[in-house]
Amino acid sequence: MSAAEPRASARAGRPRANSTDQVSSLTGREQILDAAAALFAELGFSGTSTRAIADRVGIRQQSLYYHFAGKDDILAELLSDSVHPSINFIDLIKARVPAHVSAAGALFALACVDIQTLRRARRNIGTLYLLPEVQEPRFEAFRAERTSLREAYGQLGTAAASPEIRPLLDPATIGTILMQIVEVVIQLRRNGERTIGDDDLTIATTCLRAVSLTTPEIERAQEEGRNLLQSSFADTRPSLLSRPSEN
Amino acid sequence: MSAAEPRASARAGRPRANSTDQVSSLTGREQILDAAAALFAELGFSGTSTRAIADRVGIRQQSLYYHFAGKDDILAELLSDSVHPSINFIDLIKARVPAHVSAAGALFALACVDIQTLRRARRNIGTLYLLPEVQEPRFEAFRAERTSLREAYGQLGTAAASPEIRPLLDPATIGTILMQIVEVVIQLRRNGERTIGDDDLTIATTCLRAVSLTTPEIERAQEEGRNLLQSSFADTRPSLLSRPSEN
DNA sequence: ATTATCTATAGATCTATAGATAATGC
DNA sequence: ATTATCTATAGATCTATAGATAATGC
Repeated sequence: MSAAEPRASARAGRPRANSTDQVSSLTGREQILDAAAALFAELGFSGTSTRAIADRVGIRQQSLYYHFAGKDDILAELLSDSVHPSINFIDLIKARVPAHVSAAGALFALACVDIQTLRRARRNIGTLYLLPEVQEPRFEAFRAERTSLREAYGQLGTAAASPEIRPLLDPATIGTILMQIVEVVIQLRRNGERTIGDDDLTIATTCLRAVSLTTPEIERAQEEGRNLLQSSFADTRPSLLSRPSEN
Repeated sequence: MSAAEPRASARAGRPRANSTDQVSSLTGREQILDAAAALFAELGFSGTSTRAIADRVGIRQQSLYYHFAGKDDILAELLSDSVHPSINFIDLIKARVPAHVSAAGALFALACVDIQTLRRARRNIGTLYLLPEVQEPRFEAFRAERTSLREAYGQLGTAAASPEIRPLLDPATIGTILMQIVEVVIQLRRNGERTIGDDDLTIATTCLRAVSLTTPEIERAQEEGRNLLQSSFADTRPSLLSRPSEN
């Protein structure tokens, strides 16, 4: 229960055989998660052997089992990490819509949070939900969290849509469309394009266009969304989505 | 070189050990492709063993190697099949834009073709490009075809966008966004939602909204797009995207 | 003769368990 | 004493090659 020290060089436990003197700031457990995330994204889940993960970390294959019961557990933890920021933000939003912020503003803010999370996540962790193995029953808990995220997008999107087109929209479809737009950032990272920098703003704005908002409505929603973000993350994260003129 | 007969019951070659008398209308090769597509989509590429494919077909594991040099070759052929309809349609479009049809109309038509292809493809074959293994060098040829498809979307999308926002848009980003919207149909299939039926129209229309078209512009583009589709596929495929009033 | 299967099998993995060992923590 | 590794190894796969066999085609 003592404060988490900025980890010292020497740690308990038998030293690694391959001792490169490279002192990592991460725990062994975190090193495994990082290595596994990179390999899962590149080679797939089944395509990544426990040996490959261990080799990248610099430990023996069998040592993984001290930290995790199996490969499944590593992926489960990575998946969980990949949705939690968004899930938390949704709880916060639900308390404020529509009293303190419009659905459109909230949608823009949520899109920004997701885009940032996906953009900054170590090792493109956001791709992991695309692994076919995630459809298997053992990852049901993660899929349920993702479904609730999709429903939130669907609700905000439907509420934000202009009244004429609202009756045409199915919330489940809209939720899927909006999440899919946000996840463009994954594809851009994967394709390794140089980032224009305004891409994130373009993507978040496209969410508003997708629900048929007009240009003045879009500008209002962006303003509201930025305010919501600032009040939510005032101290914790410097916003990459601040207005261009402010930079 | 004789005409392809509607395959008869008896074929050359040693009979299968597991002879269920179930006469398939598909060749052994096609049966393998179908089985592999289903398994790759469900379990991933590395997660699917050659034995699993063979079991589903009803042959011995080793018999696969008569038809394919290896698992890679099966996936390569499936990937190739998954992009070719779109690539062909793009060639057709390029000859008609902008002389005979507007960029917006062509974009709508291309989206419709892709949506239909993904919707109807056996075994959700459209998901296969998401397999992490596809990023590996051996599937470079497929990725190049996909890049050219993305560029076509980017060009049409940029050309279709309203002039005020056009300078804000990077064609590569727009291309990625538009393809990602079209591929919502993959997610809807994967999530197994009941299909509202208008989903396909909603998705194709969202592509037009994403490039900031107004409602009257959208209606014009849809009309143009439908005409282009009818003249292109008059005899070959009954359009599921015909106007609701026509049904 | 050709085709499409079969059986037999080599050799390379891959996951996971059991128990030993070499550090730090107290 | 606790922690985090190590070594040794079992047992289950998995891919691919070699060569035999049972149909149809001519």
